Amino acid sequence: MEEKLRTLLRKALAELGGEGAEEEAGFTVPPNPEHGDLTTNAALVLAKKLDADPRKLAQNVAEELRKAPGAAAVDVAGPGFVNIRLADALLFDSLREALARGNDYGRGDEGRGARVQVEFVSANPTGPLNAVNARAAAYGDALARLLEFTGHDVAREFYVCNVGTQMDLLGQSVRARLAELRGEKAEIPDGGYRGEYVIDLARRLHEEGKISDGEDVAKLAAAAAAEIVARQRADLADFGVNFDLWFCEDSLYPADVETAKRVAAERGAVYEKDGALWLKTTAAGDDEDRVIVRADGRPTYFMADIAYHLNKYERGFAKAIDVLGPDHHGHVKKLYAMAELLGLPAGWLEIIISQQVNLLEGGEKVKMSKRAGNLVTMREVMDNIGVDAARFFFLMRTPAAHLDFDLELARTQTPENPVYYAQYCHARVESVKQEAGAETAEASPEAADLAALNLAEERLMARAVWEFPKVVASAAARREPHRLTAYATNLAALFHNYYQHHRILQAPSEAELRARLVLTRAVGQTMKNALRLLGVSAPSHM
RNA sequence: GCGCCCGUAGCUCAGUCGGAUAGAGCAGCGGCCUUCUAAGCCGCGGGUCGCGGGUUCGAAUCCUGCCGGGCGCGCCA
Repeated sequence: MEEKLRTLLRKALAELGGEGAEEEAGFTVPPNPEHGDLTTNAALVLAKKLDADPRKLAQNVAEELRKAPGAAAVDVAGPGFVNIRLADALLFDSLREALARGNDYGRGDEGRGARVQVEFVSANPTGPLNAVNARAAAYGDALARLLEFTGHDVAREFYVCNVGTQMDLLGQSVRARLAELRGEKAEIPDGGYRGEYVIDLARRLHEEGKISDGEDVAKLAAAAAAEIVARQRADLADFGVNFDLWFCEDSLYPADVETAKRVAAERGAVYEKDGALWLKTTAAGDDEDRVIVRADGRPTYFMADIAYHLNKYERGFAKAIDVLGPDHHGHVKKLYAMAELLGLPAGWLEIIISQQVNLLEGGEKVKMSKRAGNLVTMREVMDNIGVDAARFFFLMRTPAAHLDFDLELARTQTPENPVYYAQYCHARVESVKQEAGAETAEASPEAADLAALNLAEERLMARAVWEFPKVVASAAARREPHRLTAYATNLAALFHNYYQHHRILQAPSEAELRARLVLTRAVGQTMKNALRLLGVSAPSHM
């Protein structure tokens, strides 16, 4: 149907003399149903190019589009929009499709099996995950789910930075706590980790015989990091997020780092200055060149990053998406520059910053500090408001925006979380199905006469179900899962309204009853799919 | 100082890459449960889209200058 419309539009524009106008002008689903089911601003775009009257052009476009089968009405509106109202039957077909495809309804093949890697969270193995990590986890996982659902072959990866200064500090912190456990006086070093968890960690590692008092800092750090990573993995699993690979930075040494250094050198992207080796990132838009190997021969963190991305590329991913935390947005330029300098395909690397979370407690800002050890953990967030509510809450926002998270509000107003509104819709559908009995509920959608759906509310729901695949495709393409939370809320509103005003099972006729059941089940299925993409459960009872 | 992000209803946030009368949740006020789950529904009030210019048929959206908030700017990771 849409293909047909597109063809007609192209034809109309060509006849009107608008070369290439169809590139800018497509069909969108207008938010206001009064503006039809599909709309195009083609005439407005064309009017600009030709310096002509948009309403007049719109009339011509409309005339052409009226030839499309399935276009029940085509009108010119506003300054020159062409609004198309689709035949009801077309929308109702999507109800059958939703039931026929079930959990696959909305699935697309835009990715055509392309292998995509999504790297997210990637917290340092020096402590428990915090609220910012939780947001990144919810976002990265939902994005991965969206990409999978649109035909990509997705790998979720967590980069464990288990090399460098912070490992040393972790080791020293553990050693100090071990000394304290023996009753000795010990100092946590400057910049060390003072959180309670280090004490527990030291005690447990000691009791389990994994470390002994005399071991060196590096070994203490490694043992501690292993424990911390295991804990992070368990927390994430409880949050519904599972990674395909936990990639440890130390595994890049020495082979991958040497390879990266060689590749950079071969491409003439490095030079020596002050005894150090520099990458010419300014040649690719960065503000200054970056050191990759220090004068004493030790590679920098950035060097490891280069090796890591080259490693990703060599593993055959068609695209790598890095979801980075707010403290990394200073790295974006040099990472893009690095990708260009190493000759990685344009667009291969995509960086998304998952912004910070301002924690509030009853309106008061909570200062988080790893040193003080008073950070709000992901575990606390989960325990306070639950996994579904937390994930939905984080996914309601665009990743780029900072967001305020009031713990007290979250605790006291948990039932107000919009996630329950959407879940309740699904539960009500299940309730209706159950009440209708297996026989009626399983009545074949093919046999039902959906033309019996003659209420405006019913058409609106069918329209929403019909729109779902488009929403999925757009959310995936734009890397914006929050479009789905908005969609779910909207679909729930339509259903709740319908449910309240019309007794679904007390339909005036048998035909209407069957049609309503098909509609209701299709709404339930669509809601379930939307929630699943967000990583939120779809309960049958609430 | 430089860079990135953000200023939209009392609060938290959307706003489909420049479109139609700027939306939702929460909070406030007033209604609705002998009937498929009231975690719901209906109604009301609430906005100079931070401020000023500019671009054009048309700007919350693009450009520019301010104001305000956050973060980042090591041969740390």
